Amino acid sequence: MRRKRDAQAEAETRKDAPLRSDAQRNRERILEVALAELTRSADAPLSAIAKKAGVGQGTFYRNFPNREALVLEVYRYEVQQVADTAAQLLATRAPDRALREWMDRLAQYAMAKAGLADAMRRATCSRGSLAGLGHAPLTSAITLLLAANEEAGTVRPGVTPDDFLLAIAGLWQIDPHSDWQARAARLLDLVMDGLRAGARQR
Amino acid sequence: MRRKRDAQAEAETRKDAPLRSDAQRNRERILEVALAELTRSADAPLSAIAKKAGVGQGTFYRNFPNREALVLEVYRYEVQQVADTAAQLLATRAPDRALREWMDRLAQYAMAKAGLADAMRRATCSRGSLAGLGHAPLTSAITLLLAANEEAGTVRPGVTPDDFLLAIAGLWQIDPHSDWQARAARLLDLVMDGLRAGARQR
DNA sequence: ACCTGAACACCGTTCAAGT
DNA sequence: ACCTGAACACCGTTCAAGT
Repeated sequence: MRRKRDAQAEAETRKDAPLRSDAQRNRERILEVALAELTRSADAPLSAIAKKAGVGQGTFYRNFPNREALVLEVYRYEVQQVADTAAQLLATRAPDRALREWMDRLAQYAMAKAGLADAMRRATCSRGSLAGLGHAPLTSAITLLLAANEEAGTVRPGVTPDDFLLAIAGLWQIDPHSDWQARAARLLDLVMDGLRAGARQR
Repeated sequence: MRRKRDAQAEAETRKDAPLRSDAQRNRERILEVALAELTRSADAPLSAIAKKAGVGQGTFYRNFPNREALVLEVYRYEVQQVADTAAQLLATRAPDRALREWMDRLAQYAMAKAGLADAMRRATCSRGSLAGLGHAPLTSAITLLLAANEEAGTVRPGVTPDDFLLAIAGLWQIDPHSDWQARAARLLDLVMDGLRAGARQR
């Protein structure tokens, strides 16, 4: 008896249960449209996204129970793309060059997807530190970069990914219009100096 | 003729035109309630604020044409309070101690008014860099602090208030629950190190 | 000159009815 | 099992009617 109920519960919450192919297509279309719309405007109406994706409201809510869930999924996927470039940079450059170039790419990303980042902040800010969840994919990339630099003596020991993320938080506050390149560069220079302070190598 | 029209236009847009005393009271009550409600929850309904302040919807909108206007006014007043403490700190401490303690106070403020800060971000993020407007009162305080430190050789020359604000942007991203004290301290230490790098005195 | 509150528009979310 | 779209709830904003 107990077994049967457990099995049922498991089947119900199974994330990788195969979706019917039309459902699968719907989900992908929603994500695709959502990326475009949210990037353009952080407060794009969900109803507009559903309509552009060619699905009913109900279908939309079947896939994403609320705005937060949708934004989180879109955001995480995009952030993952940037995170994945860290390993490649580390393989082809000196650790401190790799770190700095990775940050530049992150800045470029933050500017290109400013609308999406705003949507992320708004969807999550209300419920405490859910913002952290969006950055989760970045953490392992940052860990990699920091470890390499620490070993090379170009960053002081003991800096955590959390420290790093807080230090570069200003990136997401820069207006994508105006001269964001200069402002971002000055911020990142300052952060690099802060990270270097107290390192072996000077 | 021309004169008359100009005079009329001036009178209409005059900011310091004396308000009728009941209107004045209404405005103050709205601000008072808004501070309390927005601090508690960033998305407090405006209608609830109007009701708690004991005014009709129309009166509310006569004073604040939209959510943004209200949030901006509340936020700026509160931020001003912190900004004003900079001069006093500079008069009683060494420049670098004053700078650091001022940042600590800013952190305390950011945590206490986290809801208000969220409201500010949401109201402004949509329209580009309006966020800058909210921080305007901080700029002069920061200019003062940076100048004193530059002269004392404890901060490298050329750092602008904008650089500084971007560097500490992480403060507003820290969750007021959990151990914000530790996280804020680590961030501010890092920023101080970054500011010191390249200064005369080491 | 200023206030009130009903009315309107818009958006997120739900749900009964379909296939 | 999944979809649709009308219906509902909620909130921001406006405006005709009052004092």
